[in-house]
Parts: sequence; C-alpha cells; structure tokens
Amino acid sequence: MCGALRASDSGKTAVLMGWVNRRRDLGNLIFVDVRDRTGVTQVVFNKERDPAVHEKASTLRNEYVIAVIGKAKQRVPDTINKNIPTGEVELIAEELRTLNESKQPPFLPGETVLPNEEMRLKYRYIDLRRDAMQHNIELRHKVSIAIRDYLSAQGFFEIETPFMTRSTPEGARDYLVPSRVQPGSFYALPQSPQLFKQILMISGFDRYFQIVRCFRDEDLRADRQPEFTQIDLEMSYPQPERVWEVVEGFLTAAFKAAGHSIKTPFPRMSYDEAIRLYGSDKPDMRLPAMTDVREAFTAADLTTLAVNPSLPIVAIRIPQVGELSRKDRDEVKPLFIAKGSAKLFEDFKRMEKNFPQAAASIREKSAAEASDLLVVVAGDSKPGEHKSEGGVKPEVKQHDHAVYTAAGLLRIALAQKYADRHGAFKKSGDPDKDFRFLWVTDFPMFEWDEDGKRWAAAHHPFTSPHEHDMDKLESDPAAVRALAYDVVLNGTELGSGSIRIHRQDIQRKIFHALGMTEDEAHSRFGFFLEALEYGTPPHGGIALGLDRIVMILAGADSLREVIPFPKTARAVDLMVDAPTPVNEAQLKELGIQVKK
RNA sequence: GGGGACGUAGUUCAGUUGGUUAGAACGCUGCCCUGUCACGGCAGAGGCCGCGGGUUCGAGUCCCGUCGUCCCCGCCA
Repeated sequence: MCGALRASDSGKTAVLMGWVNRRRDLGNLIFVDVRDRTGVTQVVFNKERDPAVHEKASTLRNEYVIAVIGKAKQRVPDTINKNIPTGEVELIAEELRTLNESKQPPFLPGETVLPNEEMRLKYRYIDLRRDAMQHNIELRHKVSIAIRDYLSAQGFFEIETPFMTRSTPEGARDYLVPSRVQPGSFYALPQSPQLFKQILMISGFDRYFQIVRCFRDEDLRADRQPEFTQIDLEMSYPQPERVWEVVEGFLTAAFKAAGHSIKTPFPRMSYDEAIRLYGSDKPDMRLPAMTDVREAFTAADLTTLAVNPSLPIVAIRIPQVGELSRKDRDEVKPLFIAKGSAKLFEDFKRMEKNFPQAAASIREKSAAEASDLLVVVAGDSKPGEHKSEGGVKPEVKQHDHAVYTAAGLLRIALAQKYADRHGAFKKSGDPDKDFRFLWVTDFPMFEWDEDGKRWAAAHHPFTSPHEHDMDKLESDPAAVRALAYDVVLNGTELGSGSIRIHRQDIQRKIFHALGMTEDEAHSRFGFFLEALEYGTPPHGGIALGLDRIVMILAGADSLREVIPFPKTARAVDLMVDAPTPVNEAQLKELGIQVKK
C-alpha cells in the first residue's frame, strides 16, 4: 500500500498501485506521488537509469491510475520529506503500467482549496478521494465497529426490521413506497424502528440493537438529512439509569476508537432546568449558563424599561468577547429572534448608565468579568395577542418558555458569532472540555399544539409517564413528566429515548389524553395494542444519531462531511440526480396519477 | 412557507462611481530543467460574467423575475 512503505523496507521490491496525486517533472528526473487509501509515496523515474520507463512516466497526468514496480530506497538525508509518514523512502521505478487514464478532473483531490459544495457533491467520487473524506469515512467505520462490538459483548442481538412498513400519522412526514400488488396502497419507510423494537421485547429478545437507516421527509439542516443512521436499542426490565449506562458504555468505546478518552457517568439535568439555564433542551455546556436576573430590578426599573414583571428576565454572558462596538451591536440585534413577547437589551453599557444598581447586580449574579459580553432578555410589557384556548396554565408556561428559548437561541448565535474571541469551541485536546456530554431528563409528556388545538406527545405516544404524575393525565396534562431522556453533546442532540408503556390500560389513557378515540387508536396502532395484551415486559430504550456522533468526532460542521452520498438542502442527490419523474408505464402499473 | 449569503475561465477568487479589449492564482497544453515534494522557468490556450426580462447612449456592475448551492426560523413525536 502507498502509505505503508518505511525506511526499514529499503532494498525490497515493491508494487504500488494507485492514483497519480502529483507529478514533478524535472526533465531527466520525474517524481510521481502515488496515492491510495493509506497515503502517498514518492516514485522516482530516472532517465539515466531507465530511459524507456522514464519516457512512459512523462505521459502520466493527474488522477491516472498506475501500477509501479520498483525498489524501495532510503532517501539521502537532505531529500527526506518530514511532512509525510513515507517521507524517508521512495520507490525507484523499474516498471510502469498505466491501468487507466483520467480526463482532467473538475478539481483535484490533492488541492488545498476546496471547490464549492455543489461541485463536490456532483463529482462525489473525486471528492471522496480527498484525505479528509477518506479519514471521515474510516472514522465512521471504526466508530460503528466499536459500538457493534461493545453492544454485542453486552449481550445485545443486532436484529433487522423492515424498511417497507406501515405509515403512522404521528411525527414526521413519511416517505411512501407505492405497492404494485395492491394498487392505491403504500408502504412507508420507517422514521425509526420504534414499534418493531418494542415488539421484539414482547417477543423475548430482551436486548436488541441495530445500526439502521431511518427516513424522515422534513426540511434539512446542516445536522439533518432525510435519511440518516441511528444506533437503535431497546432492553427489557430497565430503569432509565440502566439505559444510560449502556449508552455511556458504547460512547466510551466509540470515542476510544477515535482516540479520545471520555468520562462517565455524564452529568444530568432536568428539562425544566435546561430551559431555565440554557433556553434549550440541548444545552451547550461549553459556555456559561444564563442567569436569572429578575431580582436585580426594582418594580420602577421594569416599568421604565417596559418589561413585563411576571415574565423571566435572564442575562446571557459570553466570556472574553470584549467591548461591543456600535457596529457589533447593530449586528447583534438581528441575531435575536423575538419569540412571544421577548425583547432584547443588547447595550449593557447603557443599562449601566441608566440603571447602575441593577447592572451591578447583574454583573455580580452572572459572575461577569469586565471583558465578558452581557446582554439581557426579558418579556415585553406590551399586551401581546393572548390566545385563550388551551387553558390558563399552558399559556403562562408558554410565555415563560418563549423568553427562555429566545434567549437560548441568541446565546448560541452570539457564541457562534464570537467563537474566535471566547475560544470555547476550539479543540483543546482535553476530552473533558472538548466533549461536554449531558443527560436531559424529565421531559414533559405533552406539548400544546397551537395549530391542532390539542395536546401532542412531546416524545412519542408510547412513552411512559412518571408514576407520580399518572393522576394528572386528565386534570393537568402540562405538568405530566415523561420517563424520557435525551443525550446531548456540545449542544447537539445525539439521541433520545424513554421507558415505554407496557400496560394496555395506561396506553389507552395516553391515547385518550391525546384526544384520540378508541377507534382511531385501533385503526392506527391496533396491531401494537393487541401485542401489548400478550404479556409485555417492562421495557425501554434509546436511539442515537450515528452521523452526528461521527460529525462531532470529525470536527465537521455538516453531516455531509461524514455521509458518503448525502443530499442537498432540497433533498436532491446531485451525483445521481435523484429524485426524478418516472415514466407513464411505471405509474400506470402502480395505479398512480401525477397531478400536473 | 419565511429570512439571509453566494453564483465571473476547468477550480478558487478579484473586478472601483455603470464607461473602451473582463484580470490573478491554481489546473490545463507545449518547450526547458537530475533531488523535487504546493518543484522552478518561458510561452500559450481557455469566458453565454447562472438564466430571462428591464433601465440606460452604454450593464459583470443598477432594477425585477427565475434557477441552483449554503445557513437559519417554521417543521423534524
């Protein structure tokens, strides 16, 4: 292999096969760097030594595929290249075969500047030849293997579940697959193997896992692709802590495979705490939490500032940002996405001038240094449009929630904007700082769906409520906590799971709370409800995004860097040019008519 | 569905207040070169300025539309 040759191989005959990475033609002396998956080795063609082979070498061009036979030779000291592992050796060519020529590629894998993403995706096979992509794909392989080995050793069976399955109206949009044999009927690709893995528990496979593709027809983001890979697992008779232990175990193995040693157990935080302290259910703990500064203001202050005294007031601190210029402040304002009636005070100096006592108190409460950036987010006292549906309680909570989450989004936007100044996102080499894991627990069971004017499952409708909250299912749905948990890394949700409902009576209550009639529940999940009646063990599990784990390990900003053949923001594969219309005959066979 | 950024040579980019023949680097082609490794030197080819309208004596530059890529909000149980 091209990356394997070392000085100790000196004198041996070697065969190298690979691509022409670079050619340096000095006339009577030609150097060719031959590249394969493992690296690059320099091959020397000397006219004096072998005119015929040298002549052949002068016809080589970038990305030709060649085979070279020659003698490995230790380089003389002043020609050693310290930048590459094979830099102490070179291959003196004795025979050269061009296995294939290449058209001039639109870009070169060895080039330092990247072409734009459109180009990279269209010619993905060339992009994937680049070192960085080869490394990412190898990393992905190693991580998968580590996780498989770990879970297998812990007694989990990897069991496959169908890709062509049943559409369920809950959750994300389904990708549909028409049935030819049953015209007018459709399979759906799984958003996750949720019900199958629960049925595997009912079937007696008490520890299941699968590294499996899932499909969701929703809009894309840098960290969201329409098809993605989950590490899905489920176990019988677990406490949440047992599931967390398993996850911590395989993540330790996965990170070890990538060369990082992480500490377990991960810290834990309730959902309420996460919202109050970070304005997010996936806190990025690499930066300080927000601070409740409601007490810093007098009632008179709040009136002057036109701030609603009954809503939260929080301070966001970003370390080491330094003083904001007028221009900075103008740029900061649009980063704030006003949710509900949340409003922003971005000019802390002005606050110090007009409300010196409050400002001093905020500084103290948030432990701010002089060089830290402070901004304050509060609720506007102007009467907003009040939606009366849904009862009093969720509305009050929603307004609090809006202020916290608006602040949380701003906190992240500021952190990204000033990443160079605070440096918290730079890899330090210390895994305790670079990888801030967190369990977020006690999620609410239900969320108020403003459009549908009903309660919806926050996680999914098979999640078990907290035992103590059972009696609130009817009286106070907003207060019901779920036995659901997320694992979060550096502000990215890696995975989500729960203890499931294993009793049919409770499952029925949940459907009822969700406003589903018995008939509706049966038509959607009849097979599952029936299965629950045949001796279902208590069970629970979780699913983690493999792509996201690898993305963070690779230090990438987008899933596209760790997926060999990803899709664009419009869910298009630019290489194969999918999706496409299909011909009339195909449609006819499926009994489908396309609206023009 | 909404907001923002970008689109100029094969690639990455520059292009002033609207003004004559649109530039650079890398890549490509040819020649020279025996220790280069992002080789070097000389010469050369290469452009529907994304596409379609408009304003103007004149548009890469201004306006409108459209297509594509990226980021964000909504959405993603």
